[in-house]
This record gives sequence, C-alpha cells and structure tokens, in this order.
Amino acid sequence: MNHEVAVPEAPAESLPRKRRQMLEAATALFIERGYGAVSMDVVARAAGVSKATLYAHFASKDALFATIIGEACRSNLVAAEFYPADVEDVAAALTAIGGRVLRFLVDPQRLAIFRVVISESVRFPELGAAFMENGPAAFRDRFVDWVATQTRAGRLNAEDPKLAAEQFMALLRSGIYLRASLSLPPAPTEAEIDATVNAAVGTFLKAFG
Amino acid sequence: MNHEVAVPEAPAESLPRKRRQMLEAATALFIERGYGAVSMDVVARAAGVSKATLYAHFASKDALFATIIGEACRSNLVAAEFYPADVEDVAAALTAIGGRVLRFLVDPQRLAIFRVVISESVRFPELGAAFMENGPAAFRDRFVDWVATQTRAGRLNAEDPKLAAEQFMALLRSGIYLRASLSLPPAPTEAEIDATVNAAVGTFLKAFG
DNA sequence: GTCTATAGGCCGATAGAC
DNA sequence: GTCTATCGGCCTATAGAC
Repeated sequence: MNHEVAVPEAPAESLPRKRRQMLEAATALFIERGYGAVSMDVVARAAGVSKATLYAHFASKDALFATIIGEACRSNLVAAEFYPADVEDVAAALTAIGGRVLRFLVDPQRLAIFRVVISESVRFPELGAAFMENGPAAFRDRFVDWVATQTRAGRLNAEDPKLAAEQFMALLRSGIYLRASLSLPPAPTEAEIDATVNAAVGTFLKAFG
Repeated sequence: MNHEVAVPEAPAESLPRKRRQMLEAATALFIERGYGAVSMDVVARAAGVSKATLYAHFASKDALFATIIGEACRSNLVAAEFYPADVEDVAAALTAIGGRVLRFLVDPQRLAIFRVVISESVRFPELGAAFMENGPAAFRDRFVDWVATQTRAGRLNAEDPKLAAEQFMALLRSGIYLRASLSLPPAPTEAEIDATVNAAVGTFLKAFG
C-alpha cells in the first residue's frame, strides 16, 4: 500500500460525467463509513461504472481516498463578510461568529469528516495536515486578524490575539461538541448550541473584553 | 455483524495465561491500528495462540473489540487526592490539575484510544458511551465538585460549576491538542503543555476567579 | 475509455482431531 | 481447551475484448 499520496490543492472544474459520478459516490461513502468499510466494488456500483473504470481514473484506493477526503476538508468559514471590522456591539459580533462556527462544527456531515480524518491521520499524514490547513487553521488565521483589529479599535483587549482566538474556538467546543463527536444521542439542540455560544462569548469577554 | 456488544463493567482478575495473552495482544493492536486494520489472524499470532482458541474465548471480532476498547477507556484522573478541598493558592491548584489532565490527554496511547473510539463510535454506539462515562464525564463530575467546593469557600466564583468545569476542560484542549489528535508533528513539548495550561488557568480565573 | 471476467490473497469463522 | 486445516466470501487490482 502506498501512503505517499498527495492531497490536491484545488477542486477540479467541469469534470467529465463519469468522473464526477465516481467522485460524488466515493465522497459520500468514505465520509459516511470511513476508509476500511468502503470497498472499490461498492464505490463502482454506487457510481454506476465498472471497477476497471474506477481504476482507470484513480491509481489505487489510497489515492482515491486521499483525493476525496482532502477535498472535503475545505470549509467556507473564512469568507471576509463574516468578520466586519466595524462593529457596534462586539458581544453580538462574537455571538454571530461563534454561532456560525459551532453550527458548522456539529453538522453531521462535518462530524463525519472529522471522524474519518482523525482516524486515518496516522496512516495518511497529509490528510491531517490538509484538514488542519483548510479547516481550523484557515478559520483561526482569519479570526486572529479580526481579534487584533478589534483590540486596536479598543473593543477587545487581547494581548496575544492568536491565543485569544484559539481559546475562543476551544470554548465553543466545550460541552456538546465532544458528545456529538462521539455519536452520542441526543443530537445538540438549537437551544444547546445557543447556550454554548453565549457561555463561550461570556467567558471570552471576561478574559479579553 | 452483531453490533449489540456490551462493554464490560469491570476488569477481570487473575485471568488464565492464554486469555491474558490474547487480551494484551489485541489491546495493543486495536489501539495502534484501529478496528478495520486488525485481523483475527494477526491477533492470534501476536498472542501466540490459534485463531480457534481466540474464537473459543470471544464470540466474534466485534465482541473482542468492544471488550477491549471499552476497558481501555478507563482513566485514572478521578483519584480523590488530586482535588484537595483546602488549597492555599487556587491558581496553583488549577495549574496542577490542568497539567495532569492535559499531559494525560496528549499521551500518544490516549490519543490513539481517542482516535479509535471516535471513528468506531458510529458502528459501536456503546463504545462512545463507555468512553464518555469512564473518561471525560468521570473527570468532569469530580472536577465540578471541586469547583463548587472552591466557590463555597470563596476562592472561586462559579455560578454554574458544571459550565465552568466544562469550559476549563475545553480551554485545556485549545491549540496543541487538536494538532496532536490529528497526528501532526511536532509532538507537543513540555513548554507548550505548560504554556497551554497556564493560559487556560489565566482565562478561567479571569472569568471565574 | 469502458466493459466483463478473473486472478490471487486475506478475511471472519468453523469442523474435527486430540 | 487447544490445535491444524479449511470453507466460502469479499477484497484490491488487472488482463483482454470492444
């Protein structure tokens, strides 16, 4: 088995029909069941192609897996409009950002991706790196800038914006997130999510407000 | 495949020699490689027994896995002597507790158990429950009591001790823990661990001191 | 490029001797 | 209880026709 499989840098565009079918089927299956529980037979059947066709496009199961999960690690939490420099109420802004992030984190599909990445990161080191780079680190870098901006504007007081940003992200993961990660019912309710975000904002502002 | 496999409540004592060999070999293998990557042939060979003997003791691979990982989820972080009621310096006490917890969390073997549990929790729901109950929840319950005690003594000011305890645990997992969970080098250094604990204690005390 | 068919191996689990 | 030997199935990957 060859584990030196690169994770592609950017998503492909306007793929041929069959290739798109294979990627979509494999993405759903790998995210739902993980690496070991998905066979190339099942991927091929779900995509409506033969196994030989699958192997014509992807050199191995490893390559297919790394391609797909690496792509699935990308998030949409870094769009600039989520982090306005001028805010009237910093608590409300933090609550909005935190709510967006935590709802993203506890989304069942995102949790499934997280489970797959964390469990295969030992065998596919580039997977953990791609996840970190495109997910948590990308968000953190954007959020660090926002915290620094608010500190310069006198609305926050974070000596070390990077530390403050990491701690805010950590506070969002308190309580319900671990339970959701471990697939434990009940699923987080909207009320729980809001309460967790509000508590995180409260503690963050006592420390850095 | 039968997924309704119970996780045992207590560790067995004075096991027959071969049974102990099987349990030890299987524990190491499952923790290191996960469920899918370990075969019963390999377990039997590592334990120095035949596969038939393995199946004489454990009804299926599922049963063996649930037995072993459920047992491995137990932690030793709840011993009463770690949480003295009378403390001179609450910051120092928090730092001691936090250091113990975070060093426990980033220990390579514990991280490996966490990876296995989180990835198999979908297929083995009782595994996630056993992990939560014997690990994070057991520690949290003990720590909640300590926070409540310190609040009554006037050394902390936590209106909601459970929330405060959850947030302290979350703050400990900020920064280095996610990186370590994803198997990303470099491994956390002692200095990083201490800095993370100190930062968690600082933020916690600003909010609840 | 895409198919059918299959090679070759490892899997979980069991039969039967002792 | 423990062993050797093996079953039937599914796995990754490929050969060869079109």
